[in-house]
Amino acid sequence: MEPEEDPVELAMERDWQANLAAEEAARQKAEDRWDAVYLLENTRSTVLCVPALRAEACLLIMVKIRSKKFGAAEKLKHSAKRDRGAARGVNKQHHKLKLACSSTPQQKTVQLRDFQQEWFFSDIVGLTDKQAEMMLRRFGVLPKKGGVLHCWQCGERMSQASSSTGADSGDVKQCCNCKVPGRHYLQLRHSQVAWTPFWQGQGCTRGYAPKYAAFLRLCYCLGVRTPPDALPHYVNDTKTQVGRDTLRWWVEAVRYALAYVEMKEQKDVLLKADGASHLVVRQGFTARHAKKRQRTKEEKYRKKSAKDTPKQAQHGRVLVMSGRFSKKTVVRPLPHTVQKRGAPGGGETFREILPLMTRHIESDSVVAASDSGSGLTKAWQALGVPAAQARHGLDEMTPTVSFPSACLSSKQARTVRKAAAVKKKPAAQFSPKKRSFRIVGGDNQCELQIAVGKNQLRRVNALGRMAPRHAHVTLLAARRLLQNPGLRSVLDTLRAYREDRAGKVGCNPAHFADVLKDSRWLFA
DNA sequence: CCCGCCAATGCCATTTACTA
DNA sequence: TAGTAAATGGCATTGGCGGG
Repeated sequence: MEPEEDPVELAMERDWQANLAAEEAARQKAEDRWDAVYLLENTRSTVLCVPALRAEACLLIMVKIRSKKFGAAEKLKHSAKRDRGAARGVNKQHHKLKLACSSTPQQKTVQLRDFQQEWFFSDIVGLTDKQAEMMLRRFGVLPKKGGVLHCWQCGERMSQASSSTGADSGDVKQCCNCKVPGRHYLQLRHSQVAWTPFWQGQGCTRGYAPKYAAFLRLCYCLGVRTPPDALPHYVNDTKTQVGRDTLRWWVEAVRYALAYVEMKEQKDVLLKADGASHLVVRQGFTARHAKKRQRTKEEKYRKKSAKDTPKQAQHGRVLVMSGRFSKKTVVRPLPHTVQKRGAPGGGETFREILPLMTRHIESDSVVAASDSGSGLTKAWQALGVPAAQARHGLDEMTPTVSFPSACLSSKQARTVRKAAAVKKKPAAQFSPKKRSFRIVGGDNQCELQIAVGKNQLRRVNALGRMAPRHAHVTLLAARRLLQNPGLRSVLDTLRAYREDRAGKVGCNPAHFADVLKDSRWLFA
């Protein structure tokens, strides 16, 4: 199969290549570290403690014993013999310290079964298209009638166009500044529904009226996290049949809006006077499929040119930053990377991480507990934050790390004192003379955040199936729906998205919910 | 828009390989 | 030989693609 010579794809490919080249040097320097990262990627850690204590232990310190696994296990066997007894002993000792990852209770999301909505599904089902349209308009998903639109190229106010294209052009606006080749002025058809999911495709061309009622039902279903394959059964009725493609597109559009708002809301989150934990997550594969892919792709590549080493793209990488005390979490997407197939998971580079960290972390008041990895290490050093890093390659997963108190800035010291002052489960402990203190290393808070995200994705059957270009959007959308379920939330999100983007310079209506063409907000 | 096709992938159950 | 880790079989879903 020949790869498509699509310009967008080519651009992406170029990006990957550039990224690969940039990371190659760093990777070779720290090759041994990647083994550890690889372990993280391919291993399921189990919570190992006395069953009765399990819940409590999870709260105190996650004690994790890594199970022996394929691939990486051999290496350990040859070099360092693993000693589970010892690891367990250390873990027990740590447990006795009663140090906690955080001193605040877990932040709980509303359980769906306890979640009260303003409407029941039956209320929504009864609505006609007209009523649904009114409702959508009331909640701002559709713009107010007769609203003012601005040109997305020059920002100039758009005016009503004289009908030129045909009978259905009563709703055409045009910008008198901007010219389009082959046409006089830049025109916007169906301006009433521009920057909504109803504009794209043939949703409102060919004389089709938008199926507002069906869309509303869809929003309700998505709001309660219905798996996509069940959607047609709720969205369709005898009169209205929404096609597979339309449904796909709607779901995509709603998720896109959800992700956009999620990103927007966490843009200004600043973790201060906090413990922060960090993690970079990548999408993994089942070992078997990875192998199978390797074979088939190799064959494919060989036909083309022998020197092509198979490459594995990594999609959906995110940097998770989470406050241990404030429980605020920031999930920032990272661009895709490419690497040799079968190579250990690539590392995150210092360059791509630092800007995100500086943005979300008040470095002089934060003490970090982070994932290991050279990029992260370097970033912490650059920020001047003491970081207790997890050691994922070892059986002993929750090291407590000691620091001299002298390395703290005054604000950081205050943070640590605050954390240590908690009676029951302090997150930090000072030595008797207060010369040093210790905290729990690792990134359990972040791993938790990832886990809940993954659970949501699994629930809607999206885990690992995400189209590469949707990987980030789907994850963010799932996180948002977890925290803000319900129809109202979905509608508000759609409104927020439209109000934010409609008529804004640079927001081409044709690029609505198209990640390839409009993804600046994702990485900005 | 609608439809059929297909590669990619997750997950469960079962089989095979390996080690003490 | 028994117990466990890894591999495999089988099934189901998703999303891209091309034609009508």
